[in-house]
Amino acid sequence: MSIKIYNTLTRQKETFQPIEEGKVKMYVCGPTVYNYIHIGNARPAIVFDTVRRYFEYQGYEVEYALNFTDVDDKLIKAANEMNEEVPDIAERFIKAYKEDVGAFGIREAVHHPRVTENMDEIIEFIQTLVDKGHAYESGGDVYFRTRSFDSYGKLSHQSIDELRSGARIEVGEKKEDPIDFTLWKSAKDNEISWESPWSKGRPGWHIECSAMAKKYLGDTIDIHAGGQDLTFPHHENEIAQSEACNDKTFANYWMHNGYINIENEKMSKSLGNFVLVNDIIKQHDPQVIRFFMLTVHYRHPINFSEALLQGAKSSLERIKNAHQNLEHRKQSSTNLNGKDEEWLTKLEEFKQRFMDEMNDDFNTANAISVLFDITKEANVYLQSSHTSQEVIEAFQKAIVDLAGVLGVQIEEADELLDDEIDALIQERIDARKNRDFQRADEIRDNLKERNIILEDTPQGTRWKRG
RNA sequence: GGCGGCAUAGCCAAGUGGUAAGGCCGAGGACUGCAAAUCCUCUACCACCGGUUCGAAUCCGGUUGCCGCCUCCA
Repeated sequence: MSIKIYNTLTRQKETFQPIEEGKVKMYVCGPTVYNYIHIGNARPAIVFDTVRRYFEYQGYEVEYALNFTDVDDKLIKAANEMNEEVPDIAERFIKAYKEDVGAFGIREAVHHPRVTENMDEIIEFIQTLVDKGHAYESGGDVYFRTRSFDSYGKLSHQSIDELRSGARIEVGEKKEDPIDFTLWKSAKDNEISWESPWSKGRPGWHIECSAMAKKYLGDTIDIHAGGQDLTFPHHENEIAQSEACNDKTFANYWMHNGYINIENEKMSKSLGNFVLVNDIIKQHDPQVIRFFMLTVHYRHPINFSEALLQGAKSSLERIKNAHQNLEHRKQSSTNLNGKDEEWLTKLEEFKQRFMDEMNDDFNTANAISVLFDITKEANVYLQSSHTSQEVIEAFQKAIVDLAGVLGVQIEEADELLDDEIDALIQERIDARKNRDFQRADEIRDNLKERNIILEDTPQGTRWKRG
């Protein structure tokens, strides 16, 4: 059984072959930390965290790197506007990033390299390119000589000449060719800067990832990932730099996630429809948002709207309900009997289907549909008069484990009920026995206002949080 | 202009040659004191026009519409 990945480089699904047996070296382009992240930034974070989790579920060790770009033009601009220092802003938004992303259950990367902490490696990288004739210094800046890299354009499937017509030279740039791009940028007055052989300055936008991927993961990595928009120019340029520098394939598989629209419109500043993660998680359970993101294939565009989120919430609740239904039935369950074996076999088949779907380029939408099938079967099982503890627990484990592969948490921390609430529930049970339904309903309504939902079942009354 | 993507039920969304997964919403039924949860039942001329094929949502050609990248961007 193998995992197939759609590789942007070849434009087809390929069977994943790790460089090193049992290991995945994965680099994901992280945020430029000059602001709070928006929901569009959250998609690659969620998607590739899920990819990582699945590889681990399949027994791989994943060396996952996600960088923080903590110095660049946008940060300098933000620093000027906020009248703060670049490092302070970077620090603040790295912290904010980790908090936002943590709410979605995204795990910390193995490496979180920052540009400013890898300046020596970046400068060394550029120097190698200069030495090899792939880059040149010009008035304190250093540019990559794009034409010196033969296969430039192989990722975005464009020829240099086609790209060149769209390229342009900014005022003050001293390029040999419009398609050349910046590796090192000399600082203007008072800008944050580092010493280098060419000038006091800072790295260009693309070089950091090449240098840091090399340092932390090696010359050739298994998977390089990011948002679709990074394909060109960012990843194209990374390939050029890295392969020109190392004379080796930079990454074997390139993965790109699709965009997010807001209420059917592109998220943009001019439309004023930017959705910040920090805001949205105050209105919606982050787990619902994560689940929602995974109901669509990662390469497809996804629309983000209030109604869709509500739908996702209901969907996820169905799975959670099943888990609770199972939990509630545990105590009245007995030992395994003959027919139960069939259910256990069925569960194994579901797990296999789940894996088959994930193996097919991480088809989380279909994997989730398997989760619903398990949910359905669990509820059907609970209809039978006799249930076994073993089967119930197997159902629960399947639901929790597979949802867990998607990073979705099904079990919620159970808080103990207050004595007072406990007493009310007991009072209602007594009232119902006495057929005092008015009082019973009163108690139920009362508890509902406190977000405690009561459900009467053949096995007795149970409750859950709303 | 170059490169690419998408068009499937009221909504969301899989499916890439054998006569349409799943979810949400809605309707009816069962269960319940009533609810809730759950179960059962019901809802698709797969954008359009040609072609290939025994057979196409799926392949090929064309048409229409929407979108992305080519400039900072997840």
